[in-house]
Amino acid sequence: MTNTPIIVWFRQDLRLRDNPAFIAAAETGQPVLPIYILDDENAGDWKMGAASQWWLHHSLTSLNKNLDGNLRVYHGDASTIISDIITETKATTLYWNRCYEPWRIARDKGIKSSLKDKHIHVQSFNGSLLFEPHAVLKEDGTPYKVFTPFYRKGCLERNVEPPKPQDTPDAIEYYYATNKTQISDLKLLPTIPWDTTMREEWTIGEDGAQKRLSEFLNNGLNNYKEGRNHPAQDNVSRLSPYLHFGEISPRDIWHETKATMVAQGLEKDGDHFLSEIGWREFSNNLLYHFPDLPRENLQKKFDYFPWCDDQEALKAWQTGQTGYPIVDAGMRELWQTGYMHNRVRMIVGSFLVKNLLLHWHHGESWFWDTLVDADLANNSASWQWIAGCGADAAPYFRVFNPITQGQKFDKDGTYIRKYIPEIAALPEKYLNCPWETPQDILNHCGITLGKTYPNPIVDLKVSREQALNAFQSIKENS
DNA sequence: CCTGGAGTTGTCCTA
DNA sequence: TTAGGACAACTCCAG
Repeated sequence: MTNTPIIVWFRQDLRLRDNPAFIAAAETGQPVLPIYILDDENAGDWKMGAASQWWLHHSLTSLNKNLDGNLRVYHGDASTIISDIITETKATTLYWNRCYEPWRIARDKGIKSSLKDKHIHVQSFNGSLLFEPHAVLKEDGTPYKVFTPFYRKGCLERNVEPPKPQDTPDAIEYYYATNKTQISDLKLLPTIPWDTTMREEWTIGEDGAQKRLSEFLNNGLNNYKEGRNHPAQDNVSRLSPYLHFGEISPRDIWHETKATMVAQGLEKDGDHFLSEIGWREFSNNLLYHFPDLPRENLQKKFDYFPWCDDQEALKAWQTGQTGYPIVDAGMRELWQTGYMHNRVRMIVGSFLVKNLLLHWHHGESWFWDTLVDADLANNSASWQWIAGCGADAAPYFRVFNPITQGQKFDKDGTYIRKYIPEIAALPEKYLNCPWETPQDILNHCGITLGKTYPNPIVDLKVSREQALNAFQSIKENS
């Protein structure tokens, strides 16, 4: 029986370093059979979006390389596939790292119990979070709903530090099995080549993730607290897609950051960055304890909110044609790169929900399809936050003004000019409000508003008033 | 059980 | 020009 493999089921942990399930399997000395299953059947509404699929293709390719070509991939219902593999290989042991989306929790639970009946040893590990969501609770045993106490009391002041990352095991014996399905058979790549602009943007995979982390720590951490607000500056980590697919572990980030901030005297910036990792933990906690988070308003009174349903406005938002440059720049960055700077995410989110009065679900769905870092916990918690209906949400009267935000955080217009080339020639003064540009300057720049670049699709002042009234109305309803 | 302080990221108006 | 207060009220959390 020594020849039977130990199966390691890769999911959102596409790395070898600090991968608890993989490392534990390697340490048994049994031959390891690494597998990946594209399980669309159980995902329901949350089947991976197009940008995520694109990323996944390259991530699996990279993982397979690091596994010396031993990764076996499958497409279909995970439970059936795993049963088949067990029958075929006579494996008696299966390891994986836990995932926290409700549909995955339900599926994994089913698999675990049915395999247990067949006397298969199943063991799961924590590879994706600093702390287990069921372990971070208030004194009274209920989950936190406010970030600050969650992070301070629940994470920082707990008597255990996040575990130190484990190194990649050096000698691994793999179970030999031929690949019936190739990664390309999963059909994750786009049929029309919309990914040309995205390819240059990212180095996908575990090595790329490590490189990105060290580049960020060496160049971006200094002045992070302030610089992270400016989309044209290199002060954000851009680690979100790597974290989502598990190409790097949060524990790795945590301890590397600690070391750097101590060594370079960047306590303030480092602490702030760590708190962003804390937000990721918080979102996962919310999703774990409130599994309806992706669909239901956390604050029930928002069920009565009078949303608009202007499909044309939605289309303009999606395609970056609202006439508000900072909003359009963000939406185009998203389309071209699969990513959007955090500050700009808030601006476009506020605009969708509070100026266009469109339901946050529209934003959530669009982001789900177009972001390479689309993550159920982060995406739904953040949309609820900006819409004002979430846990610890932005107060209703906080409506971002896209003109002010642009002038404040893209002062010299670098970001706007990059993504909206058709107005790049405008002087800074008019870059955030092209419609105020004197006609002779417009002529000189070769811009015809309404043609070269759209006129604003809504009046900021009027729509803001509308939003405030709408919020007023649900207050009276509740 | 009661109580008091606090709560990611803004904007607008006024003096 | 700039700084400070209003914008609401409520829930959450810890002592």
